Amino acid sequence: MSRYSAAEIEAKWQKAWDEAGIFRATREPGKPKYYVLEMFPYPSGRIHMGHVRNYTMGDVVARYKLATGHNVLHPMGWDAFGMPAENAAMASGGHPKDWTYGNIAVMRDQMKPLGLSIDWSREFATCDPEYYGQQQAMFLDFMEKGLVYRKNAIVNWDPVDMTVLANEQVEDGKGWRSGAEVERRELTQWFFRISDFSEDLLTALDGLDNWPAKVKLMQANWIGRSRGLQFAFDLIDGPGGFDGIEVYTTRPDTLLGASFVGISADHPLAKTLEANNPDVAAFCADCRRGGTTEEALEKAEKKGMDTGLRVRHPLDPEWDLPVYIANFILMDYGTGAIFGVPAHDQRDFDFATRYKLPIIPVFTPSTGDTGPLTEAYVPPKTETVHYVRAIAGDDAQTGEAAINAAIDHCEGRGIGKGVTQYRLRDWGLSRQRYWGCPIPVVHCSDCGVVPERKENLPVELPYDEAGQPIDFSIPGNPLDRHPTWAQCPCPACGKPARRETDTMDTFVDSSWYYARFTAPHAETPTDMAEAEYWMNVDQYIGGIEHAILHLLYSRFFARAMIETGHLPQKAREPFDALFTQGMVTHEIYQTRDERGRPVYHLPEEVEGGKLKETGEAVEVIPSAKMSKSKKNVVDPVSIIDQYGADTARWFVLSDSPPERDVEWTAAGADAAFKHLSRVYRIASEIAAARTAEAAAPDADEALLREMHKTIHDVTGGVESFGFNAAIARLYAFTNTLAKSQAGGAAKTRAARTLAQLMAPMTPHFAEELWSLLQGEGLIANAPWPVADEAMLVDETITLPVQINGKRRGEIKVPRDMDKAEVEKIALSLDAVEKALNGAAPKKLIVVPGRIVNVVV
RNA sequence: GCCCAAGUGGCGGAAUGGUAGACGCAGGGGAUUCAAAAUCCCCCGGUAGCAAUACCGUGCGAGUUCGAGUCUCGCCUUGGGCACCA
Repeated sequence: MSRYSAAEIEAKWQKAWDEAGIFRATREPGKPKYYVLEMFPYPSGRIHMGHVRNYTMGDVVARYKLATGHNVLHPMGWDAFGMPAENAAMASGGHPKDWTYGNIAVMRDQMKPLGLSIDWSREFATCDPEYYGQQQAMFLDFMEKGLVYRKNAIVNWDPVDMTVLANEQVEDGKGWRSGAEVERRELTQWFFRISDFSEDLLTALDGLDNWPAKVKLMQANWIGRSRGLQFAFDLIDGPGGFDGIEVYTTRPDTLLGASFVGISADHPLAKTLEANNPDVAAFCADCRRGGTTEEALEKAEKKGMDTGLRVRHPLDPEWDLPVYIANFILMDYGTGAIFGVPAHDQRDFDFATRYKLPIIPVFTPSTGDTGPLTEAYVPPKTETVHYVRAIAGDDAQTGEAAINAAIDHCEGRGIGKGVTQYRLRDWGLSRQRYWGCPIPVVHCSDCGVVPERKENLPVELPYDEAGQPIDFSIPGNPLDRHPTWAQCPCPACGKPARRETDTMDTFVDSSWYYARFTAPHAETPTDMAEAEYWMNVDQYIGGIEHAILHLLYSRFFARAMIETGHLPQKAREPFDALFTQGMVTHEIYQTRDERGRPVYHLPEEVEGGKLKETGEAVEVIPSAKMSKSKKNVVDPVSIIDQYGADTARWFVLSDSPPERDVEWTAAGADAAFKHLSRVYRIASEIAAARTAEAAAPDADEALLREMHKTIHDVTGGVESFGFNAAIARLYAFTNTLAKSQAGGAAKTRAARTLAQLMAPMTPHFAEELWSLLQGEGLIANAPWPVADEAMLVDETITLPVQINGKRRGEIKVPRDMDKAEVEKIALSLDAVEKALNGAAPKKLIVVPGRIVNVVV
């Protein structure tokens, strides 16, 4: 009997699938379709275990759906634009294009041995001109529909490298290469009008029944709908052109607790003051230092500067308030101006304490507890509090009620109006970088901003400059400094003009690739007939880190594509079901050098807690996301060499629930391999002894009952992403099969079923068993086994008996015995009689088929 | 700082509000073997006990319930996201 040899088996069956062309997706009207998509990878150069996990999960779904009679679309492509390619070119020369396509070739070669059921004929990379040219065509359509516009926005500016920095290139407020203090600068940039869809993107979340609740919640919070009051404070002796400051507040009920007005350093009023006052200018410049992330702004020390200006309180003309420029107010939110209520906002409290401003309570706890405030009092809006300075409404009311009353009151007195606001900002898509999709517009001195003509698309990225490959070691945007690329005739008047040199955010590329996969080589962005058939994505799988941006942008794009005629109405929510999988983690092995700094070691360099080479003991740091810098990485390629793809697939599915992180361990991988070997051995024995004598009939019956239960549980597990539980069930069934005294026919049937249930997870292995057991055709084409309902229920069941909620015994009863009968048997148990001691039970609970509880 | 999630044996984890710890790993004992590898069998949350068994036990503290790992509230710890990383 031969042993399980993954290398032989896997190559053989991949070839067989290829030749049979079973993963090639073609439209078959009438057959139910199923579109399964995993988030496509960035071509970093090597696949990692996270990819193995992600694509294996998708493959399980795809193969299961194939077996249940669906026409499956399971494509793969590359999210190929982005900064790493440019960084690589800067660091070690070469060209982003060569780097990227080289990486794609390597990764494709590494991915294919995994045996994924992918239709490779649909593969594309977002950096293919064929793809980004269609993206440009769509951009022009979006422009025509008014879905795109230009405005000023703030970027991270490195004053030494003279370049715009990405957030990740800002470390502690300094540029990653130059180390210079980063400044915030304004540039004119392109925006998608995603905020026009705020309400729709929010309310449509309710219909996404097969999305994780937490993703929907995160998106809802991100969109951030709020109801509030917008009104103006009158300025007393303001500079020319300014007679008021428009503010937005979600807490108008606290207006009588206002003690200052704050404006952003980028507020028009601040800019006017700055022009005439060097101190203000210095303070504003200070506010503009540091990164642009929300986190950086929130964590920065809260600072303000008194402008000397005063505003009048709208409810009391005698009352005036100071106006501060403050570094924590964002021009992008609301109106770029706020009023501060120190008694009921911690940030305002800190600010008021620092600048010795009054702290005026508006409400106090309804418990009457009114000591002096040492911190802001911020109860939930749903809590009833006692208003001591109410604008409107009762003295005792909830914040919610008070807010509504305050809005009504102010509107009635002509002070501003109630408005619904969204936190969601428009999507800035301009990037001052080379390796992205060029924005297809032209700047003409006569005509202004003019869209490029569609027949001139794609606007391709230049490969050379002045006959030489582009030099990426020079700071700045290569498109901007290119001697000829930007020169072009104006599409409107024909005079010499200049191309836009900004490229698109890579999130644009990934916002519609799912639609392109339905017709990857169409000469328009999509082919409506194909999109109509294949959309929507039935199951989308990817990392939780994309919960907000990528998924929100994709939802916006689907809507915009419908408006521009590139997708059918039904694709408004493009992903019917979403699954977010966890990461693959590994322990970190660390020693220290002579100066006490950590030195990391690869897992293969360590054995038994010691370095193989020197015997030095390593410190083991608990599992963390695999990362090159910590060296806690396991290379899928070497795992496949060692054990085969099926072992790797089996392990990443078996060890943890898919939505959680899985820790890669050598012992676990070893165990997975041993298990496959064991199943192979068991199946071989069964195949060799097929004519064995018939066994006792109840042994056959018991095995087949167990088989049907396993079919039921595994099917349920696969459908609900309970892969680890499904695999546990398969382990248990393997144990049953190994010990079974059933006859050859029953065992063969059970073993074939086992192979089928394993097929989505370990497809090559399952094909081999199938052929060993003389199954018909390819297991990949075999219909999924169906559990016989009658075999799932046992005639006799065991009921636990509790006394006061604690298990004290059990009884065996027929499945459908009636309640009274069960009660009688339960009460006659020794333990129960002893506990009752002659008395009647206080209460007797019988949950049919589940439990008996006696309360004494 | 803000938003979100997760915490169960030595470890990964299982458990429609109904027998906590399925299944796997590690560990211990045994069989087989000249020996080893491989394989097979048994044990395996803690405390007490020869045992039957009893008590404790799902991050911590309260609560709802006949019954809570599961529901509610408050805390602690860890992880993810925060708009130019993908």
